[in-house]
Amino acid sequence: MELDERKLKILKAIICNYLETGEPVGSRTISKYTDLNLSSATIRNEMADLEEMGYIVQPHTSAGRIPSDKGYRLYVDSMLKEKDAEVESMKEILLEKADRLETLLKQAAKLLAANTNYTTMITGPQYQSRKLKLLQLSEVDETQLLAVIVLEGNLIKNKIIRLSEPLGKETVLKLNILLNTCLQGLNLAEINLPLIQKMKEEAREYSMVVSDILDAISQAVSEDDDVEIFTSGATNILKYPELNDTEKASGLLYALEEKQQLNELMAGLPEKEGEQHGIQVFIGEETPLESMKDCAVVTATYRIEEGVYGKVGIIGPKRMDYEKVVTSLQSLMNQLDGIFKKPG
Amino acid sequence: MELDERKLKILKAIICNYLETGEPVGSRTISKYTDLNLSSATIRNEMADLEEMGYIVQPHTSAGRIPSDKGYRLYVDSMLKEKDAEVESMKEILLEKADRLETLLKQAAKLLAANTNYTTMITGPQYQSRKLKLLQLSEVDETQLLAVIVLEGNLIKNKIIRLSEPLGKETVLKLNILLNTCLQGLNLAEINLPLIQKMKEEAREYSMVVSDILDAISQAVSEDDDVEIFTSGATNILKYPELNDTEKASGLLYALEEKQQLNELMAGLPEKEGEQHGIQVFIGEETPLESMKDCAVVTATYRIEEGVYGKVGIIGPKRMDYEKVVTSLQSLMNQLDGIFKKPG
DNA sequence: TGTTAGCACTCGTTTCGTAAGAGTGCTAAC
DNA sequence: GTTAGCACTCTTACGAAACGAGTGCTAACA
Repeated sequence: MELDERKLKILKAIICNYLETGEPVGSRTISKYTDLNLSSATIRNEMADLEEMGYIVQPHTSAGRIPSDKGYRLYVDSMLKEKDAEVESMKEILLEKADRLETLLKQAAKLLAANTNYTTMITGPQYQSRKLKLLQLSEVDETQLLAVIVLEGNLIKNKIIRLSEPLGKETVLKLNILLNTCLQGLNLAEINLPLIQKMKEEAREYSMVVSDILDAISQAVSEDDDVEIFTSGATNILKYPELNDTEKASGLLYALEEKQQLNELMAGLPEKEGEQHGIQVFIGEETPLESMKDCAVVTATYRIEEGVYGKVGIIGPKRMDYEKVVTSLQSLMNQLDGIFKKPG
Repeated sequence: MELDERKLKILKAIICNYLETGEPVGSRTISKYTDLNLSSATIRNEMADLEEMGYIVQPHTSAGRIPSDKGYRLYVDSMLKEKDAEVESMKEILLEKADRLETLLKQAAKLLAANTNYTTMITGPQYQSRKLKLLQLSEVDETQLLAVIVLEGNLIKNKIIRLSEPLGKETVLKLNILLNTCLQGLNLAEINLPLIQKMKEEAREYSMVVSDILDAISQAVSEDDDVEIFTSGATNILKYPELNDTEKASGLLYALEEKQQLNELMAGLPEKEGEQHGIQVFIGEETPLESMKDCAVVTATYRIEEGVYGKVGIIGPKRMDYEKVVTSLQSLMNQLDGIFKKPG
């Protein structure tokens, strides 16, 4: 059977209506709702076809139809095609007070959640390929050394290193110079064994400390990778009756609180190149997480530069307002791109 | 009417039973449950008295009784008296990886939530009276200065300061020395106008920068005060049927997510001196937050030193296991106290 | 006088059957 | 190919009845 013009129109009408109401939609509704001027009986026939083709399903006999995952998919795909250019900008609250990446990301998540009424999540950029911009050691007291690590994009990490014996101001100064001359401009992958050897040699009796410091750096740079994810609007999911059921909501909220799963989800996404910030839509079973199998997830990628990127995701009911979500995401992506490119 | 021995025993039996089951408890249950060897009829008479006195209520005629807020209060008070000494230590996972306060607090909240099966929240210590331990300026690039501020208790803050013109290594070094000699060991309140004037004079042509830096310090130290609160186990509240209702849960979860209200709640608590880490229990309407009026909240205070303290709170159903909660809290408090006293 | 057995009564909960309503599928007519 | 009509299905709402848990009261008992 073929999906002709009319069937498509009816399908879209069904989906649109369902997006609004959340109720199964019947033939009579469509008969009036569209400008096709067809009777409900005709619609019924077409609907039977659409069901056979798998685009819609009946929750039970004698209920209206609701879109299947396949139906949503078709709708989303056709919509994404249309949504190429038209992107109006979100309010520019983002730039205010955004000198810490963390704050920026939190604000972005919040803004997006407030804007869409869904749940949002956003990950910090992947660090692996960030370059070291500055390394600063300071003696806090006799037994503690503070390492401040500044990465490209003004990402600041702190790490306390415990000393077995005091170093003295001069040594700290020397180490600072040594470390900065050797490491500045490199990313984690570029700090290799030969380099480390060379540094240890130069540090002489302090080679142990150098080891400790390098450990601290790699820890500081990578340790938080599994918690650098911010969510907002978690309670929004309770607004949608189809998700507002203890079991489902509980699982989802738990996932949102724990973040571990989210991270795997986000990490698992490919860095999709592309026109539209790699916007991807997962519907129902397509979703990588069990707890989201009654939801839809829309993700996008923002990028800072080659190989440095982060993800933004929106979680909502399957009947989410895809159009709005995509537009909002694109707008946010553009802004983030802009911000990251500005101050560097 | 007087609350004699027997009435008290019956009341406690009612509360204990209700804590376990969450169901209204009837006279027959008590008659068997206790070792009083009284018939259900006698119990009924006593229960009628207890109800008249306001310690228990009937959700509806011909249902068992449940404790009123007043009943819980009595129970909690009498329990707190008993719980003076016996505190066994919680697992000492806390010390691991705890070189950042944030991590420590998050872990504490998590641990406590996992331990009690309730929702927990914990605030960072109040900063106002923390002393400056170290101040470190570094030039990130020509237009940006990084200020790292280390406060007592190894609390590290970063702040980027934008420069109108480059300073040069030497100047930065000078400023570093100036700032540290002037400010080290002081707390925010002690940085007063005369001192600032003196510093500006010494800094000569860079007095503007000094201003900016001082601003940055006071910002960095105080800005996050309203978000430094960590929660864990939010979804635990869904485990208790009496809270598992969309309206109630939604309000609570929202409060937990937004944190603003929590902060006000925690901030509003007096710094209660005392034996038991100032453990306070709020039951039902006593709770300062509307969204928690069907809950009980137990809070405690940990202290770092005179005037520097933070709060921990546990939120659960009114029928929470107060005994366990109090014990867990005390144990955690002891640990936190210990940790803060150790490394200084 | 305090305790207890017994009983009528209340009220929430469960169960069941019925009725209403929405929507379908099929058939026959246009 | 389209439509009107109708029988059928299935969910939901509603109410009555049965049930059960628990109470309050009274009268009897130690």
